[in-house]
Amino acid sequence: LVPCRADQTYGEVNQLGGVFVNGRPLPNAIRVRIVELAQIGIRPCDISRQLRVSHGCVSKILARYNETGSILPGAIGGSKPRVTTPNVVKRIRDYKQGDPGIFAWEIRDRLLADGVCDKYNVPSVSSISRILRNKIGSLSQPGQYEGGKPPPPPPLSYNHVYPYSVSPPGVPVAAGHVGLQRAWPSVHTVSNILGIRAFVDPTAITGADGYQSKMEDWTSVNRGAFPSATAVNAVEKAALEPDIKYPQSSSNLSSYVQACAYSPANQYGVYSGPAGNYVAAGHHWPSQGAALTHSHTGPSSALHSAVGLKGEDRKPPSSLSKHQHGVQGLSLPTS
DNA sequence: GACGTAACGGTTGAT
DNA sequence: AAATCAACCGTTACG
Repeated sequence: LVPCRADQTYGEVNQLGGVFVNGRPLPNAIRVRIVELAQIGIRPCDISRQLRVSHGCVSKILARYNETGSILPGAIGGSKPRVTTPNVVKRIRDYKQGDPGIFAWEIRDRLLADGVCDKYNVPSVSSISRILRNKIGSLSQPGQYEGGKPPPPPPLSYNHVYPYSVSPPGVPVAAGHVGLQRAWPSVHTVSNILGIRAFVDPTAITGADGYQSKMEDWTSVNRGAFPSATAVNAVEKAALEPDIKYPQSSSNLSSYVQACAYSPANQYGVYSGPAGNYVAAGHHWPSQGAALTHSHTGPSSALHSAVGLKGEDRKPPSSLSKHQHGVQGLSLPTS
């Protein structure tokens, strides 16, 4: 509601007293906790109250998690990759030149038959018609891009990247989110569980106000609040940007990791751990990266993968690991 | 009281 | 460089 703007933080306060930034995703750390709490049997309504996140949001995050295995928010902004890549346009032109009387639907079929496109990225008949009309029509000189702009950066086939094209048939993939796996790290979980207490009782850490407990994450939103001095190590550095810049992105775990990684910013170590393991979704289109999988062998591996790739990774999400978690989820700490 | 969901006002990023 | 568009966001309110 009220745009409260305390010196270092900004955001609004919801009915539960929680802080949020309108239009922006909840910090990953909180998302993780929502899932964690649910995993240990806390009811959504209680999670909502404890974390001061609207029940609608809790519901949404849990639903998504159950469906995709990802705790990450979807990719915000941007556009879907164009299906009419230069290569496709070129092929269309070739077909047209080879057979001036060819119909758009025939071109479409040929694109599929020739493997230029697959059913997921083949241009619609109307798109093909438009291309014929606008780009090919009379002129047929190569190298012509829409709007006369310079050739886009190698539009390398989105084929590899487009999630839809890679998902195994039959496996419903929520738009843009690919499964990920979650291996709930026992060790980290412990710390999280411990953290819960503090979180639940904000006053324990922040004093009367309590909002603070949520604010911590907003540091990601507010660079000013960042203790640059503390975030020294490379990992954090690397992680930093991503969360700020691509909070939702994910294609790199870093964003995720980051939320936890820089806990130095937040004085509580509450969110420290699990990060990498909860992984990720990717930017819808291009990234398929979503699948991440972070091998969760250990934090380090997670970090690894996290840091390196940006919106892309190398392999198809192969199977979303989504179901593997169905079983039981986190195994809590036993230790 | 729980919770799923649509409306709403917002941000983001590609075009 | 600015505008447009379509994606997603979390909160709110309703059922």
